[in-house]
Amino acid sequence: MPKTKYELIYRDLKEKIEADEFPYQELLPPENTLIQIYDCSRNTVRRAIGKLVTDGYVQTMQGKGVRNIYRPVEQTAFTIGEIETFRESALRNGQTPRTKVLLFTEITADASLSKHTGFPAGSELYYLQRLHYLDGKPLILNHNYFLKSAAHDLTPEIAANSIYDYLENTLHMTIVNSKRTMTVEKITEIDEKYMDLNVDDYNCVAVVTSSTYNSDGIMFEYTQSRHRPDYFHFQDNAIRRPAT
Amino acid sequence: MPKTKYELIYRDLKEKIEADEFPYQELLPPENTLIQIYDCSRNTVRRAIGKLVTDGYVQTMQGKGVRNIYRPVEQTAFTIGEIETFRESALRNGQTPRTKVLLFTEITADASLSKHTGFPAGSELYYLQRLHYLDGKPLILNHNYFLKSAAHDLTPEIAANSIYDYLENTLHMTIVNSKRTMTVEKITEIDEKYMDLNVDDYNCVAVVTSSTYNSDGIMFEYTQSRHRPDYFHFQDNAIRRPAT
DNA sequence: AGTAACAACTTGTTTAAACAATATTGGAAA
DNA sequence: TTTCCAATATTGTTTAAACAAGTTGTTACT
Repeated sequence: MPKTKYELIYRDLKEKIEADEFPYQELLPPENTLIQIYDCSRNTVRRAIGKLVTDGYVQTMQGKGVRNIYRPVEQTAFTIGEIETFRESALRNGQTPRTKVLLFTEITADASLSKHTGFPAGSELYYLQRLHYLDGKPLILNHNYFLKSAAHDLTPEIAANSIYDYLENTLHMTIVNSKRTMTVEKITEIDEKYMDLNVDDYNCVAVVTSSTYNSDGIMFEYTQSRHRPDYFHFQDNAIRRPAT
Repeated sequence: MPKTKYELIYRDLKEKIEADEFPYQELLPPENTLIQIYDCSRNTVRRAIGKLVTDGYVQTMQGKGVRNIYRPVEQTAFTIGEIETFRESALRNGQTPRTKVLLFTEITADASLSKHTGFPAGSELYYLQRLHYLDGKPLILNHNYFLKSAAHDLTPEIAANSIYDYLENTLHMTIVNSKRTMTVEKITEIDEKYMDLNVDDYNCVAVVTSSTYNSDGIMFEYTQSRHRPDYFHFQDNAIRRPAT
């Protein structure tokens, strides 16, 4: 449950928009009205509205008002701009997640791996291969590298559930941000074997590589997620900023 | 050129970070110092810093400071969270763009197209197929649908240059936001023919579909961009928000 | 009727101030 | 020396106020 006022207002407005309480393409109540409704200052409602803008739920128009442009979208596996674990996104979409640990080892980064992952050479790492199932279908093959010094005592049991849950709630690590890249790559034999794919059908997978940082500014994770192409679906809301 | 103070501060800090004037992993000057440097209020510097956070340039730590976590990245064709035209991203990366108009027609949306694009049935549309070259290589095949009533008098000549430039600078339309989806799809004969691809090599393309809105809240464009998989590269910075 | 000016309403930017929450540091006390 | 606490420094949240800028509707005048 949120503890800040603007977060409360943001969520309330978001729910109301999703519940169609404001007509599509119509204006939301003006700031002054929201100030009275939520008994807060103008800055606070503006902060909430700002989040709705980046979510693509509304657009603001100086001199006119705030227009609802939200359209319900088909359920999607991934959203951009936020870090969400496999479990979280599955549950959000009412699907059943399962994770199988294919490999759990400890390795030391050599020069080649260091260049590839960004970890300093000599770093002690956990290297995992995990297969994520959604409603019984194997959809994502993950290659995870975790810094041992940051992810103490990781076990295959934890890896089969939620590593982030362990990091956040047991080790009390604060995960801050993640730099991600999406590309399309040729399928490998491992992909083919585990994700039930056939080269004659699709010979590519969607690949998301991410470098994730904690609140100490340390990159503690490098992950390559290989997605079955027919189930890969990424969403984004982009904002045009006036030419400079 | 920016006209607001926070935008100036944001750009100045961004440039300094890119120019390595603040050491990687070290703290930026505290807010109070920046207030003096830029002769502004605390809110204004905080607004600038907030933008750097969403850019993934810095991370803020309550009680400690603001840490520089910027790492230069290889030049990339596309960034997430902002709308950028093909020309703009090419020029930003010092590459030479060229656009060839393969098809330029006018059509009326029937039920099927309406469902596909989101335009109301009966809408008068321009339908274009355009091929984007970068440094001589055909990389992106675009299927563009523009609302005729919003993109008056579009011509093949304009389409060969920049449609957005025409919309913004001639028609004075304000482009606001764009909802985008990324997927991987099977290659088509058209893809194969124009993008110089071979089914035996890659049999997929990366597909970005976008619905773009102007400041009147009207969806005036629906575009499907089909990218050569070996050159497709999308970047993102995601922020973890505390569990609710 | 048309238009020009004005008033009212809306969002955008900036400043100022107070208090909360977290982290670090230094000194006092054990 | 070690431990604990208080002071200090830093970012986070919220309020209040003023002015700027854009839109809309009304009024008054020609």
